[in-house]
Amino acid sequence: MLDIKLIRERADYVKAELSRAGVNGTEIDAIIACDAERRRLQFELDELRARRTRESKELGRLAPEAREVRRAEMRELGERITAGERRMAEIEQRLTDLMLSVRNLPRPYVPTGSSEADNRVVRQEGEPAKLDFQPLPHWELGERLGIIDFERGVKLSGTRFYLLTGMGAQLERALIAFMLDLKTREQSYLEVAPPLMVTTETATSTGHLPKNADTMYHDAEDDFWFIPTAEVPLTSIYRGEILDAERLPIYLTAYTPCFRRERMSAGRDVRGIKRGHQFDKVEMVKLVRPETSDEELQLLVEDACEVCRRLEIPFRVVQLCTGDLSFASAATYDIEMWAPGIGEWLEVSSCSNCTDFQMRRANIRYRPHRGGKTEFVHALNGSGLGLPRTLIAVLENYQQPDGSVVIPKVLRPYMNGAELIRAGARL
RNA sequence: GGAGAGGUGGCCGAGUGGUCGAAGGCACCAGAUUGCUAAUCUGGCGUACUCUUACCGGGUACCGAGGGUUCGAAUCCCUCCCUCUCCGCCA
Repeated sequence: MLDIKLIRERADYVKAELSRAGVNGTEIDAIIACDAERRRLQFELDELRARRTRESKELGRLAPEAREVRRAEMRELGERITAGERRMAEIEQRLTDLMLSVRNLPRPYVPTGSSEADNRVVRQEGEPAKLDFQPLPHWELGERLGIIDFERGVKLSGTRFYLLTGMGAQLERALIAFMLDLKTREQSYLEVAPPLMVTTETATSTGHLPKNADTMYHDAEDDFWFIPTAEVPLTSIYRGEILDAERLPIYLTAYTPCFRRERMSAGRDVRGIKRGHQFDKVEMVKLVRPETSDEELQLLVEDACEVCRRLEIPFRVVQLCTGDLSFASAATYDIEMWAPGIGEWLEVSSCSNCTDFQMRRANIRYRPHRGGKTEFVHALNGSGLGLPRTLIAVLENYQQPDGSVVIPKVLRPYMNGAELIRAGARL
């Protein structure tokens, strides 16, 4: 949610920044009108209520027979207040709906653009290896090695599901353990194992609801939402709380499965494990002081890059343009690993500074100065990393001419010292 | 799932339908006092919106959530949520 005061006082600026992200400002005009109406009514109601309180107290002191006369007019006053409150509730609902529908403003340094095509590669580390054989895509490697089973995944759950088995499942588990150890032991994140199903309120805090309801799985019976990313529960942990300034910055990490409809990408990436309805991810979330959030974003990107670096896989960092930013994000850097089998740079992480956008929805604040006013903190999130795609990159970069796959050195301690995956026991 | 008890400020805890934003205590902050520590005394000590706005000050809302009764609700009624105890069931 944006700051209503900012919209009220600097509407032109807000509209200009929204238009950089490809959003027109009609909602802003509606918000301004609604807000003015709300304030007018609020003032009116406050006065009526003040009068009621005052006169009710007097009424209580009157002699019983004198009360009856006043009671009639007081009843009428009460009815006016009730009517005003009903109207107020409507207006507030309308205003809230409007406010929830407006995306975050991009940070000033984010390049203006309309689509993915305007994103900028800001740096690259490592060069794609020159192979003297034709690299296979991971789905072929996976099936030959007997570590990915697509057919049975479809049998069990339909399209976009698969099973990892044997060394494939172990490799993923090793990646998870390796990432979490790096996050918690070296990068000072606190590990959390959060709920995977959350309430409507929680999913609204992060901006996933109401706008992206159709991208999430929902249990109608009990009104649970299956998390599309651990960002949802992690960012909402402190909802409604005022944090001690000394506790900031807060760094959290979590390994969780994630669930996504992927209706928007129907037909895209249907082969392999790049885009499933369910996938595992290690996520990082930071809650920080506002003035540090841009710097914290750089550090967050660096924390994600370190995973790629230790896996010794070439990667690059891409700065998203305004038009490619997600709803809640004010600035985003994607990290892409090279995948020679499918011949593309694979998005394995997306690191965003969501500024105070989610914190205002979640009402998470801190007190910058002792005895001073509260302020919203800033929230950031980033993958560290998404597992299926990291798995793709490992399989495709470490494949050998004979179809076997060398296990990256950092993962070997997590796999009983094994160095190579070759065809073995299968389902 | 059944039965019962309960949800009040950072915490504990009082609260006959009106003078309750809410006693009291703890914690915390400031000042006073005091060889140090501690103790004692005095004052302060929720959030948000709003009026005046430099300051002081004022108004309104919030006592789990939402409805209702009433001139007036933390207090009465209804629905829901949550916590605790007992029983049942279960990974």
